[in-house]
Amino acid sequence: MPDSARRVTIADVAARAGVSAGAVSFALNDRPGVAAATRRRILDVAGELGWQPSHRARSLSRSTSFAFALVLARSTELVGADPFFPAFVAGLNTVLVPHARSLLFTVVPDTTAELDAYRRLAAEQRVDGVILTDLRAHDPRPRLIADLGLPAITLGRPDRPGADRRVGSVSVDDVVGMREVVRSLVTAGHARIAHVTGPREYLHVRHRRNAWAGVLDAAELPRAECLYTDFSAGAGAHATERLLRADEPPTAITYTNDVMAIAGLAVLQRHGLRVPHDISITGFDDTELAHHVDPPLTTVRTAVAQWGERVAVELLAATDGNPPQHIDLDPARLVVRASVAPPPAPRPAQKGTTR
Amino acid sequence: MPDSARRVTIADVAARAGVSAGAVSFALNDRPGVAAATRRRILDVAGELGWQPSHRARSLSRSTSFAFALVLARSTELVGADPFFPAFVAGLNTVLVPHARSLLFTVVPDTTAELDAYRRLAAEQRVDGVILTDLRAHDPRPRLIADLGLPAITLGRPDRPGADRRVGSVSVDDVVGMREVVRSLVTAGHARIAHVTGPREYLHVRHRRNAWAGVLDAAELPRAECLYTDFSAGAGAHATERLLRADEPPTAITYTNDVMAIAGLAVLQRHGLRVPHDISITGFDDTELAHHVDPPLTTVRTAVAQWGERVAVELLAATDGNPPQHIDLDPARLVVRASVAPPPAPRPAQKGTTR
DNA sequence: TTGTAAGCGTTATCAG
DNA sequence: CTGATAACGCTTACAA
Repeated sequence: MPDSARRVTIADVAARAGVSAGAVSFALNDRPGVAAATRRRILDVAGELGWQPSHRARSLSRSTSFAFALVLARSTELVGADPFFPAFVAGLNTVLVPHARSLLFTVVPDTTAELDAYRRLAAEQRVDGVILTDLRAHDPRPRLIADLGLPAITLGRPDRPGADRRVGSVSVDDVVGMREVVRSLVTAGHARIAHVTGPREYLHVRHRRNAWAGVLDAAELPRAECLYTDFSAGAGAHATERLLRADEPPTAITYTNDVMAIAGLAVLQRHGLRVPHDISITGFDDTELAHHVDPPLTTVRTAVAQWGERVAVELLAATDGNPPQHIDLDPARLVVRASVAPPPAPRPAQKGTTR
Repeated sequence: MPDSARRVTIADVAARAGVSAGAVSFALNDRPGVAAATRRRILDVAGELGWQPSHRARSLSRSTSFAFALVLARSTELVGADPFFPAFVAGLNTVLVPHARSLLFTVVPDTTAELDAYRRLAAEQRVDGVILTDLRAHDPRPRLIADLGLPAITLGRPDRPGADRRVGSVSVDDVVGMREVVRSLVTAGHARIAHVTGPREYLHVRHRRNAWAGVLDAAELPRAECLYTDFSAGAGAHATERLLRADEPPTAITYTNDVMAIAGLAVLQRHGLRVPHDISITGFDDTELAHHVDPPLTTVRTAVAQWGERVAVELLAATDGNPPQHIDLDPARLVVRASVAPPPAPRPAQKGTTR
């Protein structure tokens, strides 16, 4: 049947069932105030007529969008490198779909455009809440979102806790995993452990860097170099080259994602170094490829889909007016594979900083 | 200012400007029928009052959602492996955002759920059009979408052309790139060229497989094995193992994506084979990591973001009632790097099929 | 050129 | 418990 056939509305159902539109609305949203028999009849008629709720009309009268926004600020070059989002979105959907909520997904080139996107989304009232990822130090977004009157859930806890009334968070502690990584390296006997990470403004970059530094300090080991990059494979390769050029190259490198670790691995191989015999490396994320490089990467696993699920749950709760929560999920944990081994025998004469 | 302040509506603007709501609407949508001076005044007042259009109200009265849907059927395990979508979505957005359209992005576990998602989206009239990816043979989706009364743009041309009135397509011919890959291998002297690809129901899997077979036939070379997998790194590794176990293993392997090629590379290395000296491999997609493995992967590049842009343009055109077009963008092209070389010297006695 | 009024399809209020 | 009636905020014939 072509779309010339007008949409069947609540009025049609009402007419056919011999009741008022209001009654139909009550029956359809199974709300008290309509006799059981009447309700049955209304429901039957609605089914017969093939009535479907109109999202648009509902939105207008309920002042609700039944949608949430996820906006991502990524340069075009970097956007494909991150395997996090599709999995995260899949997790979100497992709870959004049953609750008849949609996800507006936007990718913009930079953070300025990201803020603009939120402003527009709020001005047009296109969404009921927002998901904030890639938290940075002094991040302006939680405040902006709160000012715009929208609830938000951040991935990880912002550094200005409590400042913004309607902003909750769901966190997966990556410090635990990072510590496990560095400790496993220390235990294996490494004394020069470098860290290759992302831009320093990201909170999780800092957390992991601090975890790395903390374990080294506790073990009374010197901090080898910490290189800040842009998360890309190219940057991972570049950082690795640079580490190798040092007077005393590290015997182990911890990368803050698998992509950089894999790129780093290639550089090491090209330099004739065998992993893990000559040098150990670790990744982060536990992407599928991490299993399937040679050697398989020791890395840190985050339950991405579950993270998405919980974020969706909290967002739903927030739009119900519940006070924002700060949830901690199970921490990211070490996944031991084959890219870590004891360091090669130390060079003969060399006054190390190891005690 | 808290959200207690009621939203400023068109009526407020009208009152303040001393005109009717209708006039304001006309002025705001710069449509003829309102004097220049009046229009100015209305616009000024609207600016003063900080009026913002209400998407909900506009949606209802215009019977338009100002949104498109992209729904992805991917198992949780596979969803992260594909670097295509974030880049594609970024491309879509560069044209959707200026046109005030949003993208509803959904990831569902399988194709049944995907069809349900379209039905719901259409029933609720949540979107004005749909983007269809991963076209399969006898794909039920173009028909379904057409029956649901929605326009759609497919990525690549469906195999039942013209069957569905409002379905257009935007294609990037991957056959050209695939042919270039195989020809470069043939030119290098390879005579046993295998192909590792995805599930056979995908159209592009068939196209590429046929391109591979076609070049081999034209060169009067035997077709080595063609292995159908699920696109994953694990499957790529597994397929590679299997190819190596053959009586006469291939001297070159063409993978249908970079991820499988990288996983395959690791398997080859683990077997002590040097790429490209002992065996040549090629990928597809030209992901960032492809540059950064050792050796860098010869692959095929698709302009993903441009693809997204054009799809958005066509979708917009389709919702304007323009007849569906079938657009061909520039084909995917070979990117030569270092994973291809002539095959190792042929084993002494062996009657090759090369003429 | 401008104003009026009727949609768009629900939900919510408030007398009966 | 029921059923008019008025929002919700904008668009758009149709009059004036």
